[in-house]
Amino acid sequence: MAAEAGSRRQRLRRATLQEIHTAARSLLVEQGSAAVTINAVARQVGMSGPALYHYYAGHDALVGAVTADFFHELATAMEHARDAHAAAPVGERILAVCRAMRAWARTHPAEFGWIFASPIASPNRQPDSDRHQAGQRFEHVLLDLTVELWRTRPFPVPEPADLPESLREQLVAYSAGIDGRLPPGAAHVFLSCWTRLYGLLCMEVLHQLDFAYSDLEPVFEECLRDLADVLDL
Amino acid sequence: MAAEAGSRRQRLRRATLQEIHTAARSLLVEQGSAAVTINAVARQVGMSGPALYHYYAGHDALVGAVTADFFHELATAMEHARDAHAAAPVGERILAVCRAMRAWARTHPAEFGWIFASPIASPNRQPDSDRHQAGQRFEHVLLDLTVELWRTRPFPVPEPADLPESLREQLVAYSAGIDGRLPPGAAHVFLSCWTRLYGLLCMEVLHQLDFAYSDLEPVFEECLRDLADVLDL
DNA sequence: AGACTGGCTTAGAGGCGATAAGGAACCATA
DNA sequence: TATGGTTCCTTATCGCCTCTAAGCCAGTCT
Repeated sequence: MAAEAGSRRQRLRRATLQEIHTAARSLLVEQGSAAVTINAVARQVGMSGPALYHYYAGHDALVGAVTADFFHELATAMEHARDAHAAAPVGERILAVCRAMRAWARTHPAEFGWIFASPIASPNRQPDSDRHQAGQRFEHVLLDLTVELWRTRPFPVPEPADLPESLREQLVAYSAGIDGRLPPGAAHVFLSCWTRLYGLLCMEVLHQLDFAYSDLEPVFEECLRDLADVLDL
Repeated sequence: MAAEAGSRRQRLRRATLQEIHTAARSLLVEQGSAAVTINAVARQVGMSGPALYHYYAGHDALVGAVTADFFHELATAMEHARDAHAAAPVGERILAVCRAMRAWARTHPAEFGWIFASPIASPNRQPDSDRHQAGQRFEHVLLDLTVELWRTRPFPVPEPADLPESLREQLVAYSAGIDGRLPPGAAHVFLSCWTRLYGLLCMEVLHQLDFAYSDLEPVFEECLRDLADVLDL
């Protein structure tokens, strides 16, 4: 809560940054991602044009900062769902977090779509950016729960020998990247679940399933049942 | 092959349209989707600016036409894979078509990403557009094969009574939309498979899995094994 | 008091989508 | 063959965009 630290100038600057983010978000929600321009945001904040360059290096930087905000908010929503069921078994917490993820996506469709539809265009994303760190925080909510599940109630995993070699190598690398908290086989199960879950949400938000479904809630619940099956919940 | 029909003017117009599409595509591939602007395309074609408005009503129309091209090319690639295995059992044809889909996506990443990353932003897409029809053609390749599989070698489907009511209603509507060629239960299996397959490809192309995988080929093959399992191939 | 810094302004270059107005080639028909 | 309509293309222009440059002004530091 020591949010008001720093000199007067720093406090003012933080307030302005906050205002910029709010303006950008309202433009996104009300008029779509194309409306989030430097000029429009500045206009909404009350300063004119180039002043925004004192806060962000350019349009891309602003977009990245706002995206990081969204990732943090989504991660927070998921963490809240997790902590609201702190006493429940890990499996229930995982399901609650998944539902919270979709709930946030449904209540904030513009923001959720923005997260990967808007900035995906850019090819090489530097790994030290705010956006990247925020994305990692988001990803780690479910990863951490899966680690806990793995430690307390291990789920069935494929024999590493049954996996094709190229896949095994990638899984070993990923396992090392998360400090070995999941062995390659368990990492494979986790990534499969993640891919199905996130992929389904991705397609829902990008309206790739509108040709068949008008409400994906039961589809999502069925997906969760599949995951519960795989994770032996 | 009667591609040269029509008056001289019509032929010239078709040639120019072709040239416009090629220019737009090369801009997309070489410089990214943001580079596909009316002015840049016109410049590349050799005419200047507003001349393009004699061919397309605006930027959106051009984007839509190019997208339709991509859908047609992808659908053609899948149909070729299907017809190359015309003698094989349906199951093998389905797998061949899925692999052809990913192969096209891998050899044309910019185009495949463009298909749903670029034009998804637009909210209401009129259902009679070229783009929409081309997308339908693409979707129908696998749908038709699934229908054939269902007729010749029906796969296990859930009891309709086991499905939640809201899902059942949507499936009934979708089944009617495809002229009942698949009953709701079979449609559900088909849509599940489609969602997993297309969702995986979507995430691969949008680089949502780069944090874990560098080469998704074995992951895709495992997904295909799952589908073969579900479809009882 | 003076110098520095940060926050802001306007001016402007260059590119974008889109419209308007007009010239030139083509084509059909009286 | 002359005339008029259609088609293709041009330049000019508007308003918006990103981003840079130059400069003003008020707090802040020494």
